[in-house]
Amino acid sequence: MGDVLATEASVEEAEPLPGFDTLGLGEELLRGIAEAGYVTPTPIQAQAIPIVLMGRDVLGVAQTGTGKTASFVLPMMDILSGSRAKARMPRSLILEPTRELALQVAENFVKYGKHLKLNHALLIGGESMDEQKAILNQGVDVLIATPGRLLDLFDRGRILLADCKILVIDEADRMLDMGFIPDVERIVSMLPPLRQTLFFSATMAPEIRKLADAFLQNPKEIKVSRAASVATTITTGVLMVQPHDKREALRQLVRREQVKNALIFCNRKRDVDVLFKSLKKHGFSVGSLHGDMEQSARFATLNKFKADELQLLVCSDVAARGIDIGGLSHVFNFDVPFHAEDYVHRIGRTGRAGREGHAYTLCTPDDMKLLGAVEKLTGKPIPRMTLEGLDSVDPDTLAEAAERPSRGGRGRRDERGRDNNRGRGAGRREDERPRAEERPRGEDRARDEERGSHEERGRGRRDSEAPRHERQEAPREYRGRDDRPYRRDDRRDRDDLGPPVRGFGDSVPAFMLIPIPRPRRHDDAAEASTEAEAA
DNA sequence: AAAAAAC
Repeated sequence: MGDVLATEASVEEAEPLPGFDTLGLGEELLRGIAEAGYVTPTPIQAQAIPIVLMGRDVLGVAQTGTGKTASFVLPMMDILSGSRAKARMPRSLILEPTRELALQVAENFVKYGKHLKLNHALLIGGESMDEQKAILNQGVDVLIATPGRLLDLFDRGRILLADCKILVIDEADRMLDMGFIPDVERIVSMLPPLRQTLFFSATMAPEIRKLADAFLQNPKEIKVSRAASVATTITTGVLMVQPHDKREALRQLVRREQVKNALIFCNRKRDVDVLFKSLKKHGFSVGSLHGDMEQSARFATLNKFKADELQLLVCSDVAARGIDIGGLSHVFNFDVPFHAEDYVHRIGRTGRAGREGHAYTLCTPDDMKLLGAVEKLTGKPIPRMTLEGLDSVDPDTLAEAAERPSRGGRGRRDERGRDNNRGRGAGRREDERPRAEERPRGEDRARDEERGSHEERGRGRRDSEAPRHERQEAPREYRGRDDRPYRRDDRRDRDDLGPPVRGFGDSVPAFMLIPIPRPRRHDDAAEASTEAEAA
C-alpha cells in the first residue's frame, strides 16, 4: 500500500483503507472508477479483484449490495483490455438470471469502461434480435446474457463460444431456484475447458456447492457477509389484517410512514396489476413491474423509479433479488412470500449502505404458517403492529390458523375476513367451512369461478359431482359452472394414470390417457439399440 | 402455491 495514500486517508479516517489503485488494475480503468466516484473498494472487491487478475477461479459467497458486480466486472475489463475480439467470438460471458440484472451489469460495464476500448452485447429476451446479431457480428468483448436468449442465438449459429475464456455465473442460487441450471450446464459445455470461471451465489447450499465443484477449478473461496444485516439497520413489523383490508391497510401505512421510495412486493403478477391500479386510483405516485410486462415498460418503469419519478413500485419477485436501487426507505410485503428466503431478499432492498430501512409485512390469518417460516429463518419474531380503523384480527383466530394443517390452494375458507371473524365466536373449526346456504348465491358462484381449476387439483372431486365412472362416460358438453363436466384433473386419483396431460385443457384425446408402458430393462434396451443399428 | 427465462 502506498504511503501517500495511507497518510492522506489517516487525516480523515481512523483506519486507513487501501484505495482501488492498490489492487493492480490498469490506469484507464482506475480513471473510470474515480470518475464514477468510487475511492475505496468494498471487502469483496478488495479480496476478489487481485485473485481474478491472477487468473484464478473464484467462488464468491456474497449478496447484492456488497459491491459484487464491480468485483468481477473490473478485473475482467482489465484482463480483456489488452486485445480485441473477433466477429461472433466473444471473449467473455456473464450469465444473469433476470433481464434487469443483466442490464444493471451492462450499465456498470459502461460506467467503468469509459476510457477503455471494450464493447459489450446485452443478450436478453423481449427485445429485437437483429440489433443483438449486428453487435455480435462486429465482435464483442463481453457478453452479458440471460440463458434463454443466449441459447437461442447460439442455436441460430450467431455466436461461437470457443474463444470465451472468462465465464461469470452470477446469482447461482437464484438460477437454481428458477430452474436454469440445465441451461447453464449446456452453456458451460459450449465454452472452452481451459477458461477462468467466477461463480457467485448468495448462499452455499449443498446443491450450489456441487455445481461450483463441477464448473470451477481450484477456486479461491471468498465470503462476504451482508453489509446491512436484518437485525441492525432494518426496522421490521408485521400487520395482521383480513384479506379485504389489505389495500386499505397498505395505503394507511404508506401515508403514515415517511416513505421516500418503496418497493411493494406481491406474490402474484395478477395481484401486482390489481394493486398497482388501486394505488394509482388513490392518487399515489406508483409504477409496476413483473415478468409478463413488455420489456421496454419494465426498463422504463425501473428507470423512472430509480430517478425518483415514482415513489412506489409494485412488483413481483422479479425485483426481489439483485436489483440495486440505492436508498430505498421502505419495503412493503403486500403478501408474505411463499419462500422464507425471499423475505430476506425482499427486505434486503432497503436499509442499504448503513442507511436506515423499514420493512413492513401484511399478514392475513391464512398466511400465519408462512410468517412462522419467516420468523424461524430469521430467528427473530417480527414485531406486531396495529392500525387505527381496521378490523383487528383476533389472536385466537391467528393461533388457530397457525396450527391448522396446510390446505391446497387458497382454500375453502371464506375469503371475506369479516365472516371469518364472526364465525370464530361460534367456534367454527376450519374443516367446518360455511355451508353454501349461508352464503349469498351470486358470491358463491363468483368465488368458484375465480378459484378455478387449481382448487380442484388440490382437493380431488367435489361432493356434488357424479361418481367417477359416470363422469368418465359423460358426453363432453358445457353444462355451466355449477354443474360442470369432469375436468382433466378429476381423473388424477385413478392409479393407472400418470401425471395429467398438459396442453389440452379439458378435452384430452383418449389416446393420450393410455398408460405408458414401464421402461425397458437394461438388456432389453441393449437389444433395442442393436435392432436400431441393423435397421 | 408463484415467479423467472426464448421464439
